[in-house]
Amino acid sequence: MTLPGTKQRLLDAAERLFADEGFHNTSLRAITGRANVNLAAVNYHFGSKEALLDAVIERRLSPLNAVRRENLEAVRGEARDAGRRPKTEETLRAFIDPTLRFRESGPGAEAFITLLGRILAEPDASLRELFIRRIKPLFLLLFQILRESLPELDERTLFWRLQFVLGAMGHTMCWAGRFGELPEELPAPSVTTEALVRMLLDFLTAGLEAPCATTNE
Amino acid sequence: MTLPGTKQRLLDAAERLFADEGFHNTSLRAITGRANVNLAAVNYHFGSKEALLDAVIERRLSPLNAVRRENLEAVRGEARDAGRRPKTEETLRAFIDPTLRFRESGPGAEAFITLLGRILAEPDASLRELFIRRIKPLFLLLFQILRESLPELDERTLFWRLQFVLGAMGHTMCWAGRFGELPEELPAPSVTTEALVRMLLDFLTAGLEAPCATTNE
DNA sequence: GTCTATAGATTGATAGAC
DNA sequence: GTCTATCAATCTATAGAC
Repeated sequence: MTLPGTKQRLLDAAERLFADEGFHNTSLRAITGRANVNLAAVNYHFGSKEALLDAVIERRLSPLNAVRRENLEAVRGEARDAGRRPKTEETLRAFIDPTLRFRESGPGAEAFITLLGRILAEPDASLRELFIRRIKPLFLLLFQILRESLPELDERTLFWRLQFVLGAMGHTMCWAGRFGELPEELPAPSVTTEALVRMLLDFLTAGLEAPCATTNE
Repeated sequence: MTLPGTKQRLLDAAERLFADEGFHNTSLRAITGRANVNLAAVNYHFGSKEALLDAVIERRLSPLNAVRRENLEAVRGEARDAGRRPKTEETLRAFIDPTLRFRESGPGAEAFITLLGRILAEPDASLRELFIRRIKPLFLLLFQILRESLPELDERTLFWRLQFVLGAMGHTMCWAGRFGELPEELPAPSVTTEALVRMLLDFLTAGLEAPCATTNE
């Protein structure tokens, strides 16, 4: 059990600041200041500010994706063994549950989940790419399994419905820990992760399984 | 029919650049350059960069919100006159249809819709506030009508489901015109606004009307 | 209203001593 | 690996001539 080294302290500080203030609105000085580290350390250890963001993403996304992949493969495997189609809800849960629970996996993890939620809407294409590159294979796997779950949906409809799923999820990831920043006249929306997952699954499963208007072209 | 003046050219240029590159990643020089206007014009006409963003939002959000409000009031009024509850789908359509169609209302309008979609996930709280302040009354109206539509949902569940709706919508607004930037191995997702609205309504109506797990606390 | 010129602060990145 | 010092570029904002 050693104290966190310079590299890890930089990752922690950057993770928090990128999530709270945004990449372009966070200076290297703010990061190194929060990390109690010399200004030059970022470029020494990571090479550039953007490479630091990449490392922030890599550090936590890699294990998170491993769990999600395992879960998805398990759902597919069990369905195959039983000679049935994977259920929409268990497919979704395999993906969503570890994601939202990840917030509780330690300090900084909630900041990371917020960061992920926000990067989906990131205007700077080169920053978005850092994330897309690392998530695309998993996204394709999810798409593939959902296609098995919902063979009556045409591909384009499924594609867009999956986008709706990602949008709802990303928004939730941005805001799960941050009420009441927004609402005053609204019901106190504090909620356990358990209940949030339940609500998301109910909503998204129903949306994905909704009857489809005749394929329009 | 006059040529667009300095002020309007600045709004047009800023709208596009804020949507494409992000607020903090867009310099006043980039804006005035694109607008073919002197650097000092921004501060003369608007006072600051942030006030320029505010004006960009105000210009188009004001009429868009007026239409959405009118539609929502009409849905509520018709339901009351007929002595029934407003239907979830027509409530959603009153809000969503004008929003997505707004993209086609002129050059720059698609950039604006992208900008709106992105600002939901904006990390900089003071920028988010510019938008929240202008959307909150409409959001409360939507919440209120949906509560009439779905009286069997507890308030907290409805609140979160409405967040899921906003997330899916915002994500769609970000990406509606931008495929295929993302996908290569995926079905060409080009789609008419008509079909997109149809798909969103099918998905979100089913999600909102999904049976609710017993109220958990 | 539009321009030039520039103040004044901050940025990401690097060179070189230790 | 860590530090100081600094470069060169960029930024928002403003003063003042026209």
